[in-house]
Amino acid sequence: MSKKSAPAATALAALADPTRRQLFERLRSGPRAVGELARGGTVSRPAVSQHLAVLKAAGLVRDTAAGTRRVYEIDPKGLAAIRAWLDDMWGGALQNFSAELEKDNDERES
Amino acid sequence: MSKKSAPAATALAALADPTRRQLFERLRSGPRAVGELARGGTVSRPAVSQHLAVLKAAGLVRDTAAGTRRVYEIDPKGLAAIRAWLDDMWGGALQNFSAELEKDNDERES
DNA sequence: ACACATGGTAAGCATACACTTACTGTAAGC
DNA sequence: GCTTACAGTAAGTGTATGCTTACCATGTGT
Repeated sequence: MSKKSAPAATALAALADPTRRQLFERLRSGPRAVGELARGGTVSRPAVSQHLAVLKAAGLVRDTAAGTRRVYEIDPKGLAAIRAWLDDMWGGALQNFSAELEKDNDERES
Repeated sequence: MSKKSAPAATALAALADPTRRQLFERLRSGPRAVGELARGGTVSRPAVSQHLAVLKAAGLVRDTAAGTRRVYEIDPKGLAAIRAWLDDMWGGALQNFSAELEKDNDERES
């Protein structure tokens, strides 16, 4: 399924931005409202909204309406997409790397 | 060694670019010279060089001089950095998600 | 119903960055 | 030694995008 890389690409691009990553990591502590996220962050509230929209489009977060607040939480779907892609890459990397293992031995714990 | 997230950030940013990802994925087939990579790609040779430099800085590829050719191969180090970061995120995501598992069960794959 | 709070959207700006065409350096082949 | 091939670097350009301020929509509490 070559179409599997597409969501991974979106998720990768989404997490490439430092602010977005920071936002995402903050959601690890649990669901948060937009204002709550903007309060402790370094950028304005609209910026947070835009970033959350990108993360949502990438399947990395999920939003729930709670009155006038909008609560965002981590959605494992996007993370799973990245993980699948990474595992695929990892296989190829090992295949390629196994031939070099004997001659190259940088700091690497077994 | 507490700056483990930094390499992950670089690697994430490097792989966020489609061309760079394409380049990286092409290296799964094995080590390739720059001209070889540019030959089948969509961008010019200098662009490939620049992208390879970024990938190298991110610890994702490794280069070896072979006469006038410069052969690039996948370096698992960058991939490992991403994987470590991902695993960390995954733990948090699961922790957050476990409470929601029962009520959420949508899949709109077709 | 009115006022306040919360958050998404619009428009605009400023920087970053992916790509190109030249140029330079270096190693192989004659 | 000279020419040819291969690759990295410089300089410049166009577009994408992250951020801001202003505005609009929705929901809640009195």
